[in-house]
Amino acid sequence: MARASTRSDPFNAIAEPRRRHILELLAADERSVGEIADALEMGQPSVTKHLQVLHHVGLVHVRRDGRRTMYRTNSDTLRTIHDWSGRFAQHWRSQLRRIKSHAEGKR
Amino acid sequence: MARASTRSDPFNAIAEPRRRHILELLAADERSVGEIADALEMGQPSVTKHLQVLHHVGLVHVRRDGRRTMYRTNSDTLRTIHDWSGRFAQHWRSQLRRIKSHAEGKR
DNA sequence: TTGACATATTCCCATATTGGAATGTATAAC
DNA sequence: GTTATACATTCCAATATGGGAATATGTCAA
Repeated sequence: MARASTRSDPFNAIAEPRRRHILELLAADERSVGEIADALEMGQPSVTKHLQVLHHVGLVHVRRDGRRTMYRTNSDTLRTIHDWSGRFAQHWRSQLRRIKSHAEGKR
Repeated sequence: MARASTRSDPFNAIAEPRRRHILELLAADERSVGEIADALEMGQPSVTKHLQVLHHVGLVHVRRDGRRTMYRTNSDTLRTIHDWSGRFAQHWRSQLRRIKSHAEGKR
């Protein structure tokens, strides 16, 4: 058996380095498929496919603009990952006590 | 071409749900391979392989204890993931505020 | 309508991944 | 030494994955 589908799990979706790069790029600004392909030097079909994976798991927002499709990172879904990894933070606290401010809102 | 190796990238290592379960279990206490297999109802070879992946990327500590091998989560490496996902946190605060004011307005 | 442009989809290939069975190996118990 | 225990390793099958080429679809412009 293979791993849980990349299209249903945000953790799996960000396992691919290029998808993380896309998210990083889209965190700054909304961009079209072509702009992403240019910026990251990837083929267009490849970019489209990665964006679909990201969209399936809710990591990006999509918007149609004429014949272009604009994408933008949805940081809310990234919170799932941030929260999960934060559960192991017990030993960090001595170094970063101020992370507490995040924890307040979390639980 | 396929994805970057699961053995060199923490993001890829936690993409597998069972590996996350192992990390969650090992966050509480140090455990042997057999204990993990029992607790998560997995086969022993499978557990061993997952633990090796986790060890390669530094997500667990290992210790030999007689004929047993004890594993424990290394939360420091999880920080890589926590930090990365935290870079997208810009909008969480405003979102929280919105939810909060919305809840207040209801009363 | 025709043509150009932007993106999506399909098909194919090489590779990676996981789990299980069988087997190997190291350590402890007798 | 012999045996049992606890893991690790190897081999295998089924499936998932990403990229590129070719093609299809959709949208704007003239």
